[in-house]
Amino acid sequence: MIAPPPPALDQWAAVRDLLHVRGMRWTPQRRTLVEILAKSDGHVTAVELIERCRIADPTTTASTIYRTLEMLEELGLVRHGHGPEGRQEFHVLPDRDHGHLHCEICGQTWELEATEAKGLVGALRRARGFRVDLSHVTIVGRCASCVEHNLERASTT
Amino acid sequence: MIAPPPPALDQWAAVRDLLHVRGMRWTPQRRTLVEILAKSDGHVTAVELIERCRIADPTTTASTIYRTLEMLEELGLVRHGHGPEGRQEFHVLPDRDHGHLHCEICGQTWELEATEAKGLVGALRRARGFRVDLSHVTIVGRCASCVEHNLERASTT
DNA sequence: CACCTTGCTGCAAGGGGTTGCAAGATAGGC
DNA sequence: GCCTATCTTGCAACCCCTTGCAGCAAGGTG
Repeated sequence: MIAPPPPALDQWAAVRDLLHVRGMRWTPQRRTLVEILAKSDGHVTAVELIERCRIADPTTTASTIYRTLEMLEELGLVRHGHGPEGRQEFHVLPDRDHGHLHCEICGQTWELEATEAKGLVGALRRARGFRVDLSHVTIVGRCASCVEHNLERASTT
Repeated sequence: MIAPPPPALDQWAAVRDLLHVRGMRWTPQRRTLVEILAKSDGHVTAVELIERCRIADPTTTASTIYRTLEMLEELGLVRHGHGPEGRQEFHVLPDRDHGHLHCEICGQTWELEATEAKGLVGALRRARGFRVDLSHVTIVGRCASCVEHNLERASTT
């Protein structure tokens, strides 16, 4: 009841050591991205990250960001999924495993908790031995409010 | 017990009339793509379609194919989804609504029948009023055989 | 059959994302 | 503090896909 769980910041501070242990290097570019990520919550697209990094350092190049994100994913610090248009989205420090719900009319996105998907995940595991990677799942459809207002499918899907 | 259901071909033959009715035109480029689609089963990527069309007509351009596919989707003759890499995949003549299961290790894809997803679809509808568009869903994970052989996540995700 | 309206095509350019490679920088050893 | 092995970066090029636009052609009309 006394000590709160260690703040996420600690995990980011430890990134440098995580890299060192593996013989990887701590470069200004990586530091910039890690700092941006530490300030980000929830979901960010790769393009957003590139833009934010360019504010901190205008010389930022996209390929470096993509490669660094890939590396951070291997360390388990971020997790990427594909949004409705197939664009990459990153979840920072994915503590709870979750998927996404996306409305194809209004474009909003919600998190899909593991408990909600439990049925499907369990069924696929039992019936096919298939292990679902929830963080990679985006369920597309129409949200309650768009259904209610009887909005039709927009141009983009 | 006598008459089999009308072959899919009939639907393709009718495309021309479908277009006429809407004041749209029946062009050689559209005819080529429709012929290719009539010969295709299951899932095809956009790139595959472009390649096949170029065999029939080397002057085929990608933008025309993408625009024609979009049009055919509005007519309900194809349906597109996003594969694991975010690339577009098309289902031809989607009679049964289904999603996809994709193994991130071996890259294989299976169909996810509506019955299997019923639980999730129903739960989301009850809890959130969210109507799932199954054809747009790709569930990523590891298939039984890859789990069994203890294969680790490959480079690509 | 020639004409005209309007939908369609092809091009070129741009955006998101990936990759090969040569040049550059980290960090360990001396 | 310098040197070097090797990991990273930045560049350029490429792939998939989308879009604006000018010119073309389908197909209805007289």
